[in-house]
Amino acid sequence: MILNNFIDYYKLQKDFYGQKTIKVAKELLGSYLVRKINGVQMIGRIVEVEAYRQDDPASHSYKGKTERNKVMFLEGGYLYVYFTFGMYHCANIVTENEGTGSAVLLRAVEPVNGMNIMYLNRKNCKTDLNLTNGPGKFCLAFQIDKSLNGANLLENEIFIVKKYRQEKINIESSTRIGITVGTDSRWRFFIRGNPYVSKHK
DNA sequence: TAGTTGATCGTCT
DNA sequence: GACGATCAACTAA
Repeated sequence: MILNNFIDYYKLQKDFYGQKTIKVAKELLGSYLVRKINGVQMIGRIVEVEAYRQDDPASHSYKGKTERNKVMFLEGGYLYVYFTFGMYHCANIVTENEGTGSAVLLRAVEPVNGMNIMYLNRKNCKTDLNLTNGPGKFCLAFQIDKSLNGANLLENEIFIVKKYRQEKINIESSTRIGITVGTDSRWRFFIRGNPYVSKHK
């Protein structure tokens, strides 16, 4: 699939990202993330996400706005990138309206286009399955780092498109991964049976 | 195959 | 000064 024209696909706009975080999280599944670098494009189909709301103790925004998380408080349609564990980045889609600290973490995508570049970015990776099945791996493959923090998803560097006629998918939910609070909410969503979902029980 | 650990550093206390 | 929305390499069996 090459997205040279947009007859079958439309780019998600501000009205989409401004919706409630849980709704945006579910609807992002099956959409396509497009990343353009020097005219080359990489595409991944979003298969796994997690929702983080401001009233959620597991969210970075729970205790209010700081220098690190301020992008989460912008209106929906921006990219929030943070650095974690001393070596990895995680990418989030900012949702809802300005002043609300909420976002959707992209946990895994299915590689669709530009895999040759992803392999270059993911040294030592042998198979497509391991290329992007985790938030840190996905950011490495797509060359997402802090320079993209606050990027506008309505522009052309990085954005998301959806099919007018999307195939039917089964959405499954579970508790979120790697957190120690907020474990009562099942706000991790993924496409049931998709092999590119990260490996966790 | 399951469980453990080292790498590595920005952010917040 | 401690720890984390992680990953890969290593160990044991």
